[in-house]
Amino acid sequence: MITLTEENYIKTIYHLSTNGEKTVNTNAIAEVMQTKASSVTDMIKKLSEKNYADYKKYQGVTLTEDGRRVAVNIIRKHRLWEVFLVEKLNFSWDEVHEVAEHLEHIKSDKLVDELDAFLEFPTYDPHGDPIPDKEGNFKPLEKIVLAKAEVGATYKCIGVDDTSSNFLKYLDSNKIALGTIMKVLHKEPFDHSVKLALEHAEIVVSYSVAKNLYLKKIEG
Amino acid sequence: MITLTEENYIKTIYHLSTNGEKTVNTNAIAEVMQTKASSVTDMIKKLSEKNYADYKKYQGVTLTEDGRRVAVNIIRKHRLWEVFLVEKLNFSWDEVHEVAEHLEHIKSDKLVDELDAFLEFPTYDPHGDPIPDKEGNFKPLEKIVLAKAEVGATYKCIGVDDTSSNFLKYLDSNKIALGTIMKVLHKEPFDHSVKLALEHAEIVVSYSVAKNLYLKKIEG
DNA sequence: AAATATTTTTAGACAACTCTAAAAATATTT
DNA sequence: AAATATTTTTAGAGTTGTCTAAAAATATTT
Ligand SMILES: [Mn+2]
Ligand SMILES: [Mn+2]
Ligand SMILES: [Mn+2]
Ligand SMILES: [Mn+2]
Repeated sequence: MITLTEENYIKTIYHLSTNGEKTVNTNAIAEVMQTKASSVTDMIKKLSEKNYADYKKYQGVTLTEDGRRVAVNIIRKHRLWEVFLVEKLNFSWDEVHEVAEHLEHIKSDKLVDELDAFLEFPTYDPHGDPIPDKEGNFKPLEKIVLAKAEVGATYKCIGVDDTSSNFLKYLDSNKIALGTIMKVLHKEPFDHSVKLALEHAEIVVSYSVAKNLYLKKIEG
Repeated sequence: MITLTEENYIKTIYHLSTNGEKTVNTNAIAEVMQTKASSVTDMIKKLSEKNYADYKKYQGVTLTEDGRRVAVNIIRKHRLWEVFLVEKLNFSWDEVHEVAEHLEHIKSDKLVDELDAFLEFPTYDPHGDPIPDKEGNFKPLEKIVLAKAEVGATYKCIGVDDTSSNFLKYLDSNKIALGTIMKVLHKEPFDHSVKLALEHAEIVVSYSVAKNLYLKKIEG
């Protein structure tokens, strides 16, 4: 039996290690999970005993194959529920994360597979992140961050890095959403701000914003 | 903050007391919750301290107004999720209970209200039980149990008492589902079994079955 | 009304997860 | 390479919810 808390730790380790490979250190986990390093150490030991993680004292953790399997499955569920909330229940993309954080722990293979089918097997969630299939396979997106986009080229918004409510609300108020088309007009060397042409307006966004917006090149 | 375990106890007390009024004794709760009487005593004390229940040592519990409010809200969520699973995700009525037992604890008013709207405000769940509205109001069904139905009259199946997987599978295999129309042909005085005319067959069901099937009179 | 049986509560302990404070290991500076 | 700073682990304790065994209260029989 795997507990809800163990699942959350495994997912965090997976995210911090960019695919479960890189070793992750205690403090990083503690910060993301809003807990103390000593609690993390305890849990890492437990995950190690249960064979979800490899751990050597003072050397950080990596996930085992089992651990990665668990992580990908939770991420699959999290992202499917996010699609459900946005497409069927009128949630906006800044409202889904917290609820999905709980729904992702419901254990029923039939539930997940039927939900997947009901949503017509979506491949990306409302934040542009890929949804693993039943076997855990997914292609990582060829995301380009706005800060590194080329002047003169045209892009489509396909995701965000920061999924905080504040950032997503900022995007909404500037008429930027998933799928929004934008042309990069100018990159200011002084403060790295970026001038963009949207469909009905030209706007300037700060470097903080440019670092957090993911795009896919369309032309240029 | 109310915990998942507290919610399950409150719901159990509510169900055992037929609307939260009648006092419920420790052993009854322990049996339903698959736990020991001593654990129940501990929890009852806690619910009492938190003002969800009224409790006098050795005298059983009742729910307070607050406790009833919590219970009805969980039941609302449980039954809405059951409708979702059956109507949208191809679950059969014997598969929904276990999953709904977990989904009922997800805390998000927006989620519940949007789900309610998405399902077009259903008033009964797949087992024929009424779904409380946002304010907690619902009319108890005018259920007639098959064992007390009249010979010669015609009824529609609107629910079951026993929701065990075994019983629901038995009904499925005999082509009895919610909405099935049946005429009572004969009640055998010797063993209280009942002979029924369904659409395409005549069948005899035992007293155990007749006690667990709820009907609504259509004619006769 | 006393004896007996049943129900309920208390006492003490355990598992999961958390915390603070202190010790140990590792990393960085000088 | 020693001193200092940072990170990580251990030790000990608290909370929630559970258990067993024993004591106390209530209910049933005689
Ligand atoms: Mn979670
Ligand atoms: Mn997402
Ligand atoms: Mn439940
Ligand atoms: Mn039901």
